[in-house]
Amino acid sequence: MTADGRATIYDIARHAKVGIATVSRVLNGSSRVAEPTRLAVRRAVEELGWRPSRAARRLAARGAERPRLVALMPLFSATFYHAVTSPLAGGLAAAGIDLAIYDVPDRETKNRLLDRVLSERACEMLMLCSMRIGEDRAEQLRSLSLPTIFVDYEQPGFPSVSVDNRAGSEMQYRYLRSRGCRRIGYVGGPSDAHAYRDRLEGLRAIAGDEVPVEIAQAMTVGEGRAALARLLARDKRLDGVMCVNDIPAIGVMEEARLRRRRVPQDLQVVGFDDQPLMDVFGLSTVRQPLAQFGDWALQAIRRLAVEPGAAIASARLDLDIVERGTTKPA
Amino acid sequence: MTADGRATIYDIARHAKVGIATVSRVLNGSSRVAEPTRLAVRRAVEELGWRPSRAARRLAARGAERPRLVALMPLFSATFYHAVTSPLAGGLAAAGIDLAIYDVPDRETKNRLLDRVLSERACEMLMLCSMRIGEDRAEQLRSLSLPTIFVDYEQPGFPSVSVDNRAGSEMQYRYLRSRGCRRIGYVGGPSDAHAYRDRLEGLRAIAGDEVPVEIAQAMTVGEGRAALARLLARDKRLDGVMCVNDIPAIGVMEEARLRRRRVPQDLQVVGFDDQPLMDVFGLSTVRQPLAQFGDWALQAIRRLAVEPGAAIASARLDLDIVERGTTKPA
DNA sequence: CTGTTAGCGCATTCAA
DNA sequence: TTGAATGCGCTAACAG
Repeated sequence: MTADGRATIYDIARHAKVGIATVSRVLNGSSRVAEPTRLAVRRAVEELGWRPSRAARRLAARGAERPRLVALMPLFSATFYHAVTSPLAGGLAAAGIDLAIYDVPDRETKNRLLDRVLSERACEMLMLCSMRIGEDRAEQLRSLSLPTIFVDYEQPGFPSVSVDNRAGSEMQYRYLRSRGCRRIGYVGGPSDAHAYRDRLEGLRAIAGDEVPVEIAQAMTVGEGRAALARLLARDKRLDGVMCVNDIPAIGVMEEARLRRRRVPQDLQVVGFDDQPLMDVFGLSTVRQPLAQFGDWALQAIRRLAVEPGAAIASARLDLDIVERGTTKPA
Repeated sequence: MTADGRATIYDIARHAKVGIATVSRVLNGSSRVAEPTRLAVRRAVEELGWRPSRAARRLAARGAERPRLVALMPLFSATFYHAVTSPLAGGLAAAGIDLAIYDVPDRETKNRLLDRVLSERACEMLMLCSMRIGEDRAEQLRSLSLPTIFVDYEQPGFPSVSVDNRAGSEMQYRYLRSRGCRRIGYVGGPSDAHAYRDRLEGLRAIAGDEVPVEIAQAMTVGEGRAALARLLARDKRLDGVMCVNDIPAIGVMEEARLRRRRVPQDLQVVGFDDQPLMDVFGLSTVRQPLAQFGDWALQAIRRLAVEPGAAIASARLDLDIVERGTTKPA
């Protein structure tokens, strides 16, 4: 019996009235076991609900272990996830590094997973996407000397790759202004996402309260449509909309079409991210260099795998405007 | 020294002229270590390039282990991956089951990963998406009694959830015929994807060689455009196109527009999958119930976690046509 | 503050 | 075909 009451191989052996070696044999599919014995063992396993310990098996097996990177990321955005992961996965495999991905839907899960990963020493390197951590957690990581990198968001004291989301909003705003917009509205996102909050702050910094803001609670086309409806209710003469994300921007375009407002003649629209298919929609948007996130992470991880204490320089990648059909030409 | 030449904690201790407990202390960030001693240990760790064994640490730490599901899937399709994973991740977390996802870009990687996962006994359950295995591998899984489920594709002898891809092509074909198409072309995908091959076979089964086929080497808009160009070169009077995937179908629509062929009046188009945003494009398509893949997998895994030997019934989910604007009304 | 010692739960000889 | 004994590499008392 283990400390927490789970059965061990000794319990099984005793229960089945055999030696532990025999239990091990049936477990591993060795042929040199008499059928009645095998059955007795199987029954004991069933009855005691035994699951062999992975750690003990590996240790006893004397096998080599590959270094492992654990990545924590919110999988809510398929595009983001995919763009970052795909350059990473291949490169890590080639470098002999294991990648395990865990979904982090909310902060509670984040802390639960981190607690487990750290207490289990489940990995040699850690990658945290679209999230940050508190000072005590940071201290914990340092004292365990677990190399950790942050992707998509800055974390003081740790290497990170990110973009300046506030600057992104500024770019959207200035761009619309330069194309003649005088009454601009903003479609924001839930403020529990750091990036969305920063984008809103960037807008406030440049435009103050002059720009009406409507929040899309989810990044869906429908929310975008509803948001435009609300913006128009507040200002019928709206001539430009900037969105925190491309998807609601598509909704804005749809709603505009239904209301017979021509894009870009009557209403100009700018998205954020440049997700797949946005070129087909002809959406002008702020491009986020997601693939470069993955590339940077790959380099950082490969470096850390060789030299765990290496000082990795954080990177701040550039955003840029992609001009397409939802805004007027210069 | 381990059998394969890696350093152990004893090597570090000897090298740093301390006891192994001290090495363990600096490793785990315990404060009760004199600074010079700590430095000596750190230096020894550096010099010998030591990485402590995860297995040994976990075993010695006496911590409980949560059952783990390892999922192997090709991450090339963000949508597919996301649709299947998101219902799964939350449910598994709630059930106290760990989920680790590994990318499988090709068959070689698949076998390498499987070899490792099996030899390391890295998990209690296995989920294989969009792939199948040979008879020897199946035998290996059985002899290790590792519960394994297949998602997106059938594997004889194992529980699986899948759709009838051949029937999906039939649905596309019959649907276009019922809407008046008489000269139908097909945009297929790379045949190393089982699902794509099945879809092509389904077409052959119902239409024989009557339908011209052009292959899109990648599921991109550009490939779809090129495919339509080739189809039209073969038959100028083409009046319907069925696609193996929604994305090239978007390309087909684009190319048609550039060539002044009205959709659906001159040319009707049907996609496959019903990916996100396809409703915005108004693409008629065959809907694949991806979320149900995830739901089924979740139920199966929860069952297997309790009862590893449980007989899970395979599921064959229904496809259906989503009628939108790229085909004529009934 | 540090070293010695005793397990962790299993796979694997080696005898029987 | 089976069982007893040994050790995997580490953590955590327990002494010193």
